[in-house]
Amino acid sequence: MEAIIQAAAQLLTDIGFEGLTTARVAERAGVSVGSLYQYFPNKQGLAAALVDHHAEKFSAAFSQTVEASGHGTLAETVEAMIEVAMAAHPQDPKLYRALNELAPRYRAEKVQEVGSRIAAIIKEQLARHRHEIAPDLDLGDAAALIEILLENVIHRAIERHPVSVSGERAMDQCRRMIMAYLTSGQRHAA
Amino acid sequence: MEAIIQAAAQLLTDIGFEGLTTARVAERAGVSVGSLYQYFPNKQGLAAALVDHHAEKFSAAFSQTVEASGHGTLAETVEAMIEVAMAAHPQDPKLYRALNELAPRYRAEKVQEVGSRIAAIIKEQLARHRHEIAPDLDLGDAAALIEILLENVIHRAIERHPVSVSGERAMDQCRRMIMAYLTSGQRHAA
Amino acid sequence: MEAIIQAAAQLLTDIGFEGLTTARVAERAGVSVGSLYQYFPNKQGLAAALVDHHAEKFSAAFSQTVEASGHGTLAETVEAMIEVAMAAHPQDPKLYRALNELAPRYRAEKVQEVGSRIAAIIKEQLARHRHEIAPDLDLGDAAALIEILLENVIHRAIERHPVSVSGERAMDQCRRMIMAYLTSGQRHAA
Amino acid sequence: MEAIIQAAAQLLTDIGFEGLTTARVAERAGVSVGSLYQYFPNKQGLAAALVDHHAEKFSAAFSQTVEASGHGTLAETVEAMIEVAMAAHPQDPKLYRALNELAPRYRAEKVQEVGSRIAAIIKEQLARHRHEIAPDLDLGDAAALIEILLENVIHRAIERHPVSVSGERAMDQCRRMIMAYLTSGQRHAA
DNA sequence: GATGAATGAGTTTTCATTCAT
DNA sequence: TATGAATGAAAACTCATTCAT
Repeated sequence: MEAIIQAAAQLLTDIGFEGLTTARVAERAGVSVGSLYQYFPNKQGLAAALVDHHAEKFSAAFSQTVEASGHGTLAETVEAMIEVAMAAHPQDPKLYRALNELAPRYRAEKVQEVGSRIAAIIKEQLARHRHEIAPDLDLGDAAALIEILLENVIHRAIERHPVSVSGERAMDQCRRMIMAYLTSGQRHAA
Repeated sequence: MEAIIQAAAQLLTDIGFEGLTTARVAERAGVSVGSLYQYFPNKQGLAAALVDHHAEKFSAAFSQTVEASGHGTLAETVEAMIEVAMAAHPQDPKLYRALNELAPRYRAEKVQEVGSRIAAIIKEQLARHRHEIAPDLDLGDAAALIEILLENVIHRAIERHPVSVSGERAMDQCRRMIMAYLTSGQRHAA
Repeated sequence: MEAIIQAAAQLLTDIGFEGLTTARVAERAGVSVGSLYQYFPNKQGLAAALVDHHAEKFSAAFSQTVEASGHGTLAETVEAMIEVAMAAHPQDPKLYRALNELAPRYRAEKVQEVGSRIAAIIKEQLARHRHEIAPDLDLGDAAALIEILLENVIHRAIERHPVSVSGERAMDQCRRMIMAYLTSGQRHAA
Repeated sequence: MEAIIQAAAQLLTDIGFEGLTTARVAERAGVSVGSLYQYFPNKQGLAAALVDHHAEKFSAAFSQTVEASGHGTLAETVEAMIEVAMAAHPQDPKLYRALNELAPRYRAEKVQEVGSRIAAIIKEQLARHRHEIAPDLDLGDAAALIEILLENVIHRAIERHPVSVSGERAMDQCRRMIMAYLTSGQRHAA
């Protein structure tokens, strides 16, 4: 039931993972607990479905937008990736936080899978600009690093962590770091 | 009681946070539940103490080693920071994961505080090499970004996430990214 | 659940309030603890329901009988009130005692409310015989005093307190006191 | 230890019987729990001592004052008894309430004993005025009834029960009832 | 004697899950 | 298929009491 997942997400936003009980989810969804168990094998299953739902949502948004906007220069592509990554995350910090609590616990593989997907998309984009990128740079490594950076700069921003460069500046710095990394030669190796 | 924290860490490693009950911690520590509650106000308090313990351990290791090794070039300093960050994390993935589950839930402020501390240390080191760094780069922003990158590249490595550049290569890339970022000029701005 | 209240009353009679645990009540009622908590918010709620149950029972018995038998002389009416007050109390001293322990703790308002109700009924009866009562006597004051006297003479009788006039004599004296009070003039004022 | 009983009484006043733990009593008394158990066999013993302490205090105050002031008329004697009964009760409603919770639970016999003592004193006083009292009245019965009335009118007043005649009026009515009872002949018998 | 850390049985309460209707 | 009352294992936490120092 779609409604059940919606209800779970709402409750996650409203009261967090602590108070998320099957009874409350069912009530909010307007069905009985019994019905909930008709659609999900157990609470873990519900949590997994919820994580999957949002992971897919993010993944789809990211891939669509990045692929759609993929015609400009390398700089423009990087810019686009940063923007869509920001936009595609749940903007409500409470929901974001709760999902981050759920995800590694109930759906570690999914998290990895989506991470891989995002990295693959980034790699594809980088490949389209191979000539602008330092030739000795492995695109897989680069994509991985960029994915990590993107995800976690955004994480900090959403959590309003004091150690973060906020808003616009954060994105500027992020872009700068990525561009410098992609275009610099080997000269800095130890 | 030191023994209780040790027991809690052990259980965290062995069975994860799910099964962490006050009774089990007390049993493992060889004391009674009552004694546990004599030293910690409640379960949260125990979790917080556990998080603090490891956070302090990491923070101390990082600051000591970085400050001790602070005499070389910028590249050497960055190298040192990467190495110590890697070395100072709990190497057991299970314990690492469990602490990462506990930390934001029971000790969000501590997490932020330690993050700030690490960033401050990084900034100090960067300041010592101001002349080697692009003059238009804000050192605070740079330190924040480096801290995020370091923490999460290591996170991925410990979690054996497929989207990560493992071991040596990861560190190479990380260093490359940081060095490129620090030494490149503005030319890449959009 | 009616059965749960019955079980609680039984346990109160058998083992007193000290050993009254939710688990035991549930067991005695033949249901699970979970069911108990489906019907009562917590232990206090159960205690309150129990007190209310008996308070209402007493209140109803008193008001019905007194109002039904309200046709005789003042002396007969007083007689009736004494008799019904005696008859309507829980006759098992253990239950009576336990309820008296519970009532002020968990349902002070209810106790007062029922007291007020009884007093109001008494006042009504007195009003019906206004001409037989000393004209300078405030009927509200008189009803209050009579209610206190009735309740506590019965209390002593049930508790088998040595300072009490037992059984028939107690009632005789009680009636005598009430009648003397109601019909005497002011002459005794200090 | 006198200090322990004082501490228990204070805690009873401050936080009620619910939160009265041996540890808190010991702390408030400035001794260790161990010492508490040196002077009292267990918690019940402490409670019993506390009840006894206050019961004796009341009993002594009542008997002394009544016996001291026993020279006037019957009306004056009754007046004196009412006054001293009021004055000798713990005036803090919280302490009064808490003691009333403790007394029947831990010291039923003491309660009865003190009741008997008070009744005996009253009877003695009545005997001194035998000629003013209806000759067919049993002085034991009369003392018992008066004791009940006194105790519970005061009880209501302290509890601020709505069914009570407050302050001065309460005492006036009480006196009137007692005097009417003592001096009226049999004529009111049913 | 005095101390107070240690004990652990016992309480209340929650909540995922089942199953008769 | 949907319901939701019933279940009961499990958890957190308390506190009277002991006893080694």
